[in-house]
Amino acid sequence: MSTTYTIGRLAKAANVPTSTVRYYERVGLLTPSHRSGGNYRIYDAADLDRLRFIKAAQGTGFTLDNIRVLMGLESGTTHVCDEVQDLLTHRLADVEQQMKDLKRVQGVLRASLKLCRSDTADNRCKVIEHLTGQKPHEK
Amino acid sequence: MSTTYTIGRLAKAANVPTSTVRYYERVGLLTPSHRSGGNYRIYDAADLDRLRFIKAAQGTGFTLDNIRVLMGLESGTTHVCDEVQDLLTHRLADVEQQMKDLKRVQGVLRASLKLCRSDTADNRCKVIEHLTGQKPHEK
DNA sequence: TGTAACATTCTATTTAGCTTCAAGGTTGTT
DNA sequence: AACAACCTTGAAGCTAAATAGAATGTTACA
Repeated sequence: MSTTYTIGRLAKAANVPTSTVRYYERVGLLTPSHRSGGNYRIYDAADLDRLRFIKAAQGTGFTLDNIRVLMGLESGTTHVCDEVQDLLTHRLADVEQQMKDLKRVQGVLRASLKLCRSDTADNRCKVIEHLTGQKPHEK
Repeated sequence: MSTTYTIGRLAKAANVPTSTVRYYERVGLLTPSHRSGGNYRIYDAADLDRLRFIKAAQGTGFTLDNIRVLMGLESGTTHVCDEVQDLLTHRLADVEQQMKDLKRVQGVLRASLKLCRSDTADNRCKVIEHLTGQKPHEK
């Protein structure tokens, strides 16, 4: 007989709180395959996989809405694969933009820190002045 | 006589909606220096600087709470400069971690896209399987 | 003086992704 | 049988950062 999990054990296996698992069910991301006699949620290995997928996808910056698409739960959408490709492409572009932005931010912060440490005689905070000059990066 | 701004003009100068400016006031980040006879908020050049600073700092990933500290508005904190340094250091570390994470994500996404495009005979989506194997990056 | 654009206050709503609570019912171990 | 540890539901609350709406007052300009 195959491995099954109550919510607590599933949660522990995927390293998330049970409240989160219930939440995912609420938003239609992860429905337990069975219920026990006492109405406990019973999950199986595939459910654990799904939960892990959710977490992994989230880790790459997808939103839960994205993930719903990725998992093909948007019934009515026939061209799931096209959509998946679309999501991936967009997400990749986002990630690349973010990397650029972060590089700039890194430069600003480093420069600011230098100023901060050179903070000697006068009591003005040059950091503030320095940061004020920066353009916000667009989102 | 020096330049002053009503909320609309200030907002335009800093390229934010007026609602946001009012919000910042509500959370104690930016109080107009004066009021007109008709009770309009009147801002001056320093206020514009402050608003720009808020946006710039936000652009580098600081939260509004962080920014309150950066601006030294946390009265009671005597060692503002130490706190500022602290914030900068932490933020820099965060940024550098994020850059690492993004690099990994970029790799994953690229690989996934490749799989997606190689999607030939069988109808399974290899992308899902691929992503499932990924570790979530910790936050 | 008309009127359009702009301003005021206050309250409520939004988004995403959960977390917490109350009041109970179930399971597993001793 | 006792008891802790686990589970159930539904609703409410939370965080961050705004955004929107209603009802009304002010200012600038032709």
